[in-house]
Amino acid sequence: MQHRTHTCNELRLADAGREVQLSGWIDNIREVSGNLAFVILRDHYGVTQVVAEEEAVLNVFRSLNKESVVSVTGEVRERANKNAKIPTGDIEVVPKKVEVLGKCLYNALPFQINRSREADESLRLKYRYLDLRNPEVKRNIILRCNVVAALRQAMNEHGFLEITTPILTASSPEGARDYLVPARKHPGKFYALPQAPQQFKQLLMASGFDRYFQIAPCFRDEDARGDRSPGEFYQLDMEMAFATQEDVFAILEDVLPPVFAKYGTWNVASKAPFRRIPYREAMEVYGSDKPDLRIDLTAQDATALLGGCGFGPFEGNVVKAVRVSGFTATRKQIDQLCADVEVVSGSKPYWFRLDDKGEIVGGIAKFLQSDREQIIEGLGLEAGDFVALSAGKITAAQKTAGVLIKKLGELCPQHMKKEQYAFCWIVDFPMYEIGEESGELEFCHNPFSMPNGGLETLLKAERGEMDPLEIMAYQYDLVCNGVELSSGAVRNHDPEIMIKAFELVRLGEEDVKAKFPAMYNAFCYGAPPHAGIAPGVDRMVMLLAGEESIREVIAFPMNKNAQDVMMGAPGEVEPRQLEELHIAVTGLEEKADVVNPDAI
RNA sequence: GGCCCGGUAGCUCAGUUGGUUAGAGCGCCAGCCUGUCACGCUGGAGGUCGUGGGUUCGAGCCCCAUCCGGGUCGCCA
Repeated sequence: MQHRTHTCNELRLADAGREVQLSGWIDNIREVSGNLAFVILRDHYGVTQVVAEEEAVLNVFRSLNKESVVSVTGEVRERANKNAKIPTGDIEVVPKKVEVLGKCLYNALPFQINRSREADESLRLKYRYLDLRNPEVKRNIILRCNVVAALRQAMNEHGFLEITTPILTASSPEGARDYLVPARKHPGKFYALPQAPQQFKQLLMASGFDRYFQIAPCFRDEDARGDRSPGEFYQLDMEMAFATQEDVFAILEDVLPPVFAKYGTWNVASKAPFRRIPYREAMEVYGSDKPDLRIDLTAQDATALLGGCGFGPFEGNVVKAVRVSGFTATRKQIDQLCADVEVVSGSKPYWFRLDDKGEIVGGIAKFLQSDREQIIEGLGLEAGDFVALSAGKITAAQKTAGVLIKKLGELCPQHMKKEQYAFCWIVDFPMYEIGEESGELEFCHNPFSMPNGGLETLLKAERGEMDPLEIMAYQYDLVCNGVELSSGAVRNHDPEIMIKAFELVRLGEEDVKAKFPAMYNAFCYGAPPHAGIAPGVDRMVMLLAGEESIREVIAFPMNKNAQDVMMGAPGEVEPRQLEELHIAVTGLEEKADVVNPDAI
């Protein structure tokens, strides 16, 4: 039995007179009199108007709830009143036969389909299959398919092979929290879902593959954010042998802009090569390692100028200043800005203003009068400028300045060209840092990155000829519009350098072998220098769709608490299943009192 | 885990210093309407104000506890 001859977005005036069959969901029924009703039929492709004039046909539609699925067979007819808003607006279908394919049993839906985006998110996720019927919601998922297809094609054209890597693998000792899977055949042992195919792709390079990529699922058991899906997400994971940092940059600078240009909401403002900003410069000038270059505001160091002005919070601290022209906010708006910034950054910002006569007024003005001339000259101020200030230990002062820049950019259209994509690379990340808890030297990012200068640099640090904190790594981030799209690195493929890198943080060969046995062993059999990167697919699609929440570009996202309320995951399992897996669940009873007081 | 915001009709929300029978829009149901297209008009149903305590003559509103949702910080090699 045939289900349809055409989709609901297909018929035009030229089709008038044809006998057709359409199938889809009843989007709406408008009964305009006792013997005339307009039925809007909707499928994946669009909508078509069906007109019910015969009593028998009318009665079929009257008996159905909206969102029922029907198949309509009848003649295409030119409409008396056309609707220019829809592609099929010139015609309508007059049914001879209406077949009910799938009844909607409820006349009250959890939300109205065409307004589902207004509904509470948990309700949308519980009834995601209804939410996705909304063309506006579905559009993002279609966009995602197109973007993924375009990325695949571009990578293929650049000579990359798509190779899938295991989902059930070994737990990694560093990084995020793992998702664990009990191993039935190995009591007490666990697989882990990969946080990224990091080690596998490096092993592929050691295996002699030259250019690898994968649209790779990654699993990390960490808390969610607006731009971070809980549990799982996808990366365009790639790795290249015999490649430098610049080789990796060149690939993405070639692959991404056309995809952004074709599928994005805005124009691509960045031309290859994208701007490279050393990490320390980014922190110093933008107060962030993911600067939004659409904002033309920067922070300058004002420690020398303002540190001794007598204002308490500035004493003995680093002071950063953000100069903003044309910011004419009221006192109330400024207070709100400061409160917002404090909530996000954790420290309180300050401010003053240069009035039309060039006098320092407002905020902390009274502390600045004696050094007025130097301050105006030193900060390069002009009459009417607003100056936002942050103070604290260097990282806190930078971070607060970064939040100020971001918020001021949002408030000042003249300082932010919102509708474009601005890319940059953040390069020269430090290899090591002093751990906040341990107070000792630790890896800053991942231990797989090649230190800038290789073995020689590490040896210098070991001999005390240079500060290990000054060692940079060939580690880089790709940033677009203040969103960190990707991290990558030139990898450390040399066992000797790897051991030395570990020795600087009081580990050694045994630790390398214990933590990364496969990779270490593989590198001992001859490995090529290699480098790679892994742009986040969800985040790219989010930017392209212009969405604020990553959940809008995922077909079936989990909620903030990493639950799938539609499927009921995570859920309890049968005792028999646990038994097979040698798992005993304990420690739930004391919690039960808290969860359900009625149970006592 | 900390902090911020929220939870009132199927959905989105309003609800004044605490004071009659808790409202609106949309949706739903019924009736009317021969060209609608976010159809229109008339009428109707629909509420444990998240939950449990407390203060009060009286609580949607105030207090305490707790659950749930979102944002954010921690976290995310």
